[in-house]
Amino acid sequence: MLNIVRSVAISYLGKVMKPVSHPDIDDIAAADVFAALADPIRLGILVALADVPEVDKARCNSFTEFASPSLLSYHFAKLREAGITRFRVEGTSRYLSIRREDLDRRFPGLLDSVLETARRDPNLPRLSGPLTVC
Amino acid sequence: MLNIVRSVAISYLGKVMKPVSHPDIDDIAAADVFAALADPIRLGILVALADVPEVDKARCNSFTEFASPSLLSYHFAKLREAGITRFRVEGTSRYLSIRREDLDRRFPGLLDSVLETARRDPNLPRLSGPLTVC
DNA sequence: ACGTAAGTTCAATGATCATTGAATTTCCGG
DNA sequence: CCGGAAATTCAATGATCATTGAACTTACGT
Repeated sequence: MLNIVRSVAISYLGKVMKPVSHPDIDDIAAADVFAALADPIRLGILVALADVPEVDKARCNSFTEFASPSLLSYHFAKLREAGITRFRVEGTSRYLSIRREDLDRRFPGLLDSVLETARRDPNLPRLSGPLTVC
Repeated sequence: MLNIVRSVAISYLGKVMKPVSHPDIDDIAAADVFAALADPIRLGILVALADVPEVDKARCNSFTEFASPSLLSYHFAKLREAGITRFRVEGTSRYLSIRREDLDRRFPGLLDSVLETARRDPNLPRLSGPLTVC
């Protein structure tokens, strides 16, 4: 019942804006960023994301080859809470992207060398095909 | 008894070379490096090490303000096992240094941006004075 | 040979982590 | 309104982690 009311209210606004909280990049400690990067699956996600030309267009669904939906959700949250990725909710889909500008300002040069480093690692999971954007 | 024999044998060689094993840098996965960096104490050690002009001259003892000897030993091992630092044993002292050349070859640009990132972090522990070299 | 300083090792602790599967929420299309 | 698709949440698991303090090793100086 309450759900119906809320659903109507949100629909009335025309756009669904689920409150997915993103931390202020200045509140992130260096150690927390490295902790978020200390996992092969998350590094694989990051590399795949970096290779998407269009920003904010990668659906979560694209990474099912890496892990189960439930586990992916866990890793997505880790990346988001470390200030590394951004989330956008649209309908039942979620789109994610790298917070490039924020990261470059707070940790200059880090993202690029991390990506370079990760790309060289043969042990990381990789998508079999190009990431379907849409 | 056996200890006496071994002690004599090593002393006879003139130099003490305790077998502190260092991993081949090519065996290190990217995620393992980031895991080693995901701790404020270890980042503090790394930054302090980077500021020492002479290589291989920083005594373990220098970091007692960061943690207890026992805990320091634990963190030193983490850094060493991730291929980030090098150890040299001389008498009862241990000297440590950053494996700069190795890291720069295997993970180009990473160390510098990590140091830059870590230096900006106000939450990291810092040595009260300059690191006594000798 | 003795005492001490420098570090390590070990066992124990509580905390956090990665993973799984089942249940749940949320939304879209018919 | 109903069924399915997308993704999250929750509880439970075993593993690893950071921290502590006590015991131990090793070497130096006297």
